[in-house]
Amino acid sequence: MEPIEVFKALSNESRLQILHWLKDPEKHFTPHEGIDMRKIGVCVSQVTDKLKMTQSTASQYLSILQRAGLIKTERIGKYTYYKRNEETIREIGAFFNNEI
Amino acid sequence: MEPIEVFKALSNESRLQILHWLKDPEKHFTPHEGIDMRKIGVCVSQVTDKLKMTQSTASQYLSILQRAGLIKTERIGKYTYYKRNEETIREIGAFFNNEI
DNA sequence: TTGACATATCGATAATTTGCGATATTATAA
DNA sequence: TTATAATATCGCAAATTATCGATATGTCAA
Repeated sequence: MEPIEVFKALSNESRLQILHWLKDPEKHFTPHEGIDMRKIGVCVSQVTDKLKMTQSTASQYLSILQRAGLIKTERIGKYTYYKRNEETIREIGAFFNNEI
Repeated sequence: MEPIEVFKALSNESRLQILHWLKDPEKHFTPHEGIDMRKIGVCVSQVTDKLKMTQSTASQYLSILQRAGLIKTERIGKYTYYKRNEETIREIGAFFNNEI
């Protein structure tokens, strides 16, 4: 967990939103056939629609969040699903309380 | 408290360090004649020395941290002292736990 | 008042980030 | 196989950030 990388990832309105939306995905995303969003996550297209930005941008933002350790990914067929990585998020909370 | 502004302020090694040093200033800064660092804070020159960057840069970094609400300032004579703003820091911790 | 510090601000250049369109890659279904 | 859909990556221009030197501003002491 690289604090600077994490804070950079969080320094952007869209990326903050993605992370927030993923906290309660059923509330924010339109369902995906036979996928439990809570367990599996949401795919890039779902995020793209919600963000109202290009697929390219959505994909990159998800990638930035993932490299920072804030979300994790699972490929199922031609879809890539992303969901929150609660462990890392807790770690950052701890870092914030102890080091900052 | 503007989360994006806060995370941007924290997205820099030097600024993170300043904030960390200020947590226990006596441990990290050389004393200033008759000033209780814990109560009053440390001045720009002290931070400049510790940072090993120019006075200009140190002053700007302190200003960025202050605008983000992470530190507060008090001018005494020709010195400007900065210390942590624990209230805001707590607020951000809460934001992090609740919104992110 | 003037000189000497401490700090803030301005203007500049290099580096990084933003967000896009175009294209490459991967996986499925026909 | 091939057409198609989903995703990733590349290369770009615009915007923002990093860091500096130079200079302005504020404050005290002589």
